[in-house]
Amino acid sequence: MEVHKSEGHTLNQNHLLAALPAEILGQLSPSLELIAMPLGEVLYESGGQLQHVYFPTTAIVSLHYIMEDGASAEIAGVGNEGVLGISLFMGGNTTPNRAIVQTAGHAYRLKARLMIEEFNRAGPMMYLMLRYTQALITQISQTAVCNRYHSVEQQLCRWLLLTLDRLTSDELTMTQELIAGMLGVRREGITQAAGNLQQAGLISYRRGHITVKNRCGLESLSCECYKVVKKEFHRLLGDFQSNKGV
Amino acid sequence: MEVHKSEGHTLNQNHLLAALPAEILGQLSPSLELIAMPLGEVLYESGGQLQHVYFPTTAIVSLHYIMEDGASAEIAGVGNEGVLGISLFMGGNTTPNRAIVQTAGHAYRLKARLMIEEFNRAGPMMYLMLRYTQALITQISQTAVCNRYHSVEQQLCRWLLLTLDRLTSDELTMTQELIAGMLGVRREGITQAAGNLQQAGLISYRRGHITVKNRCGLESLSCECYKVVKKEFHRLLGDFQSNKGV
DNA sequence: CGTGTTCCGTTCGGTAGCGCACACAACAGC
DNA sequence: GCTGTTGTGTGCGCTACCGAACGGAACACG
Repeated sequence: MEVHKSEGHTLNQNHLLAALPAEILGQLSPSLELIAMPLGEVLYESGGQLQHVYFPTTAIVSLHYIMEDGASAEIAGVGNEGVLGISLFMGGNTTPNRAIVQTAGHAYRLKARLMIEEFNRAGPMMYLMLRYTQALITQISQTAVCNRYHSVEQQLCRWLLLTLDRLTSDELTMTQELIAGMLGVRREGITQAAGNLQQAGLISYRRGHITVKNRCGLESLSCECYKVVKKEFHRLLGDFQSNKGV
Repeated sequence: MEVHKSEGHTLNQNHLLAALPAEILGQLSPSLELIAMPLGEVLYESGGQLQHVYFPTTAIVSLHYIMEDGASAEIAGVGNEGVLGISLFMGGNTTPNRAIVQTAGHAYRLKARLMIEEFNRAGPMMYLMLRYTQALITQISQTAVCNRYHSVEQQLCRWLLLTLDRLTSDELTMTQELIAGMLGVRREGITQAAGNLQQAGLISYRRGHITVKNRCGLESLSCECYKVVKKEFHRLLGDFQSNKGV
């Protein structure tokens, strides 16, 4: 994992860091290392001890639950709106999840010890982390009901929208196989659903690159889950969250 | 909602209260009201403001997500191992969930203001609540993957076991219709699955009363989700949690 | 320019769960 | 006892999704 200091990256590309009072951010900034995150890198293994928390800027990380038989499914995604490693301050120091980089990019990381110290001051950092954690709970809950009730196509729309909100461009680098892995469905199911969306003119794709052409169209085909999550993030974390959708 | 003071109920029937230092519990105890919770009572409506937190003793409460079209599914259950109203101290003061009494019984409740005050001391209460919240996150995550991958029969086993762990008896008062509502499946699916379990001699039931006859049998037919949740609760909340299963 | 790999499209049979409809059984109330 | 209500058993067609297999297209690389 390559470590280097800023080159066009700024701390407040991450919305949580941006929401911290300047004073606290100033104190922490010398300890915030900018690191590159290549696609597929595993940040945390299920049950592993956490050494750092990560504040993504351009990277997107996926939280997966891995089953005994090896099957897996995404339970939530974390991008520039969030932070990875909440179990550190929640007290468990580990979760039964795997965190894996879904879109290559960068993140700032902070040593576990420093995070805990700041959290334990019971000041703005703590309140911010707790609010984020609640938003994450909403996202996970939504995943649960979405898995039960919604079609692959609806879920694909939801997933595309959530991912899009964390990017600056309209194109995402992602094979159907990978998306299938995220949603916990067959690759063929994604081929089918993505084919429909393409035919409807909402997206276009070629070998691992998906371009969203009609965002609103996706929103209308998506299940309600997308906008519920979006709304709740906005409610809890306020105006510094992306307002692209909804 | 009937309010009365103890009659055979004790504070430490709730495992979280029991885990608090005697000093803190002593301070709070005058403010902890014992209340009866009838089946079907709605403690929190989705989006509603929280007036109290609830520490169940014999009652079991189900957290449901309600969809726009009225469909719903349980995302987690809360019994004597937990507390209701975490969004109060997480900062949101509300969640997009409904809390509904699934098994009639009692709970101690505490005024929201008092809970927040104690939480903000950043002492044992806070750390306990945060650890519980992490365990709850695990439970919700598990619901998400369980919804994706496991059969109705497996889910029924999981659900029965989790409910059983919160009761003192082997019998639960619960119609197939209600269980179906919890799991977000058809009533006929439960009839089918329960029929299988009965035929296998693991349970027996008659019109709204299910008796578990072979707990281990259920565990072996259940998906891994049950024991993962159980294990994580035990890891995070220690020995004062029930050790019935696993 | 050819070759290999990665990614995508399509087919086919199998099945779990859905929606609906209806019949029957148990229990509660009068 | 009769009656209405509430819970449970069953059947039937339907659809979405799964599992596996295979063919072909796009791109990367030497």
